[in-house]
Amino acid sequence: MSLCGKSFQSCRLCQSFESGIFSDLPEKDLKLLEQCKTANHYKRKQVIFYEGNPVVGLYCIQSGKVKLYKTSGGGKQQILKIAQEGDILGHSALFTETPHMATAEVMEEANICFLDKTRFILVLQTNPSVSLKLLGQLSRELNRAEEQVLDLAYKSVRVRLVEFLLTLKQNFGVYEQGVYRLQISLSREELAQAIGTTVETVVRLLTEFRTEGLIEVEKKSIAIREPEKLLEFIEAPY
Amino acid sequence: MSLCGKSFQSCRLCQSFESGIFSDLPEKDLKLLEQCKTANHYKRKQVIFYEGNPVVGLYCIQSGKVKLYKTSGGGKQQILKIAQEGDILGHSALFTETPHMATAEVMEEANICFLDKTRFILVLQTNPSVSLKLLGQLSRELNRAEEQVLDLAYKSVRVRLVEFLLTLKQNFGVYEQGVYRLQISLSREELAQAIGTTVETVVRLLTEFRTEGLIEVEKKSIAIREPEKLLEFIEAPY
DNA sequence: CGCTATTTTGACCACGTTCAACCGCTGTGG
DNA sequence: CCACAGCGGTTGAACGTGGTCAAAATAGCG
Repeated sequence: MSLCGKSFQSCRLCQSFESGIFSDLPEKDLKLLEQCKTANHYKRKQVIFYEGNPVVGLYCIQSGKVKLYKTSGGGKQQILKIAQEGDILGHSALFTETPHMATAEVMEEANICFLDKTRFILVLQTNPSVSLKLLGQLSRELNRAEEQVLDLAYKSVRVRLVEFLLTLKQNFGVYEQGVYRLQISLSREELAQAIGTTVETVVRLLTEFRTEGLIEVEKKSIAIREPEKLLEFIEAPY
Repeated sequence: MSLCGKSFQSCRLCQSFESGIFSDLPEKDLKLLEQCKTANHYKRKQVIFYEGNPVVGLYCIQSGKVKLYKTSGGGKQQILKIAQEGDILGHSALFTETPHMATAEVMEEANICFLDKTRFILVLQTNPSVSLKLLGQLSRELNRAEEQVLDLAYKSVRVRLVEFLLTLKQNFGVYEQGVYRLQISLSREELAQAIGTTVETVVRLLTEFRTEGLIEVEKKSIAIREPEKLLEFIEAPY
């Protein structure tokens, strides 16, 4: 269990290393990493860590999809991010003395590597380049969160849903038979939690978009017919 | 102008160093910093950098108050943070290849030190501890932004205003004559931009709080009479 | 096949925005 | 020195988006 082993590919081939924060790590440190990480398999609905849990290390997603969300006093949840292969989890609580700031729950079967906190910090201290990469990553996430603040403050629910559908197309869209099919299964509730509204409103807007011929909806599978027209939708009314 | 010089205190005494990211920098690196930074004076309404500007370095606030805000398509502004002495500015765009993600505008006369980008990154590369501090800082900011997302998504304007007033009390409140006077002057518009609402709504809520005896309002000066009662206000209705 | 969870639809209502007018203060030019 | 424009703040009235509640339809699941 403590080595990458059989069913899991080597770190070298993992997205987190190819394009991610470890990309230009020297060979010897890479070897060190490969030796001290553990790989786990998670099923749908499994929780990797809860908001409030103590922080024990860093998670790298090798495959699968994971949603990160915060829970408010009233029990409502706000989805902050949908992470997939190559993304890392838990990094934002590693450097504060605080527990995890959000819950990470698996949406699609996932293989996830775990790296011990102290070992990871050791790597950081000996490889400034990793720190810089991580600083860049956190900065981008901060920017994204601040953009979301702006959206919630000033944009209508309709516009927020359109924008969210388009980012889903960006991240999970596959072009087939004239439409961009979203290779991700989200419940209406999850859609609502992602854009900060209620289930009912999401349903109404989706049926509206569907009857306008902008999207196709079949159970949980959504496909985007006219990305340009969706865009027009949001340009007129700020 | 290129040295700390006369009117400005030494880096060693600055809040950014005492409790901030440079706190445990070795003596020699501290000296290096002191030599290559420049100190500037800014007046109210002056803009330190605009959203979209290229990033040239890091700013440390020695004194004064600075608001950080984003501007949306429709020209509306969302205040993300009110920074004061000891806070740093521009750090979140230093590690991405992107321009500044927000505008920094002076609210109260400020003395601000500037540190060249390449020199700062040099310091980072030679002092892992600074990187770790900065990672912690960015993480906390990310968490704060995500909390704000949660607030905007699920809390009423009334609750958001109460919470904002209480954080203002936290950061700028001085207890005198039985009230917590906020040592910061915000226009109604700025209050609105901070909590994501309109000027009119802010006015109405403030007069409501005032007639309830919870706060005192005299022009731009606000004082909080009953922080506990304000808290009660937001516990009942989620 | 029955039971629960999710989705959908409808009716209603409230919070908060929008628009408009007005007030008080300040700075500016005649 | 006053008139006036301009800006920030305040108030009122009307509207609309989107949330809430209830109930039916459908899907998912043991």
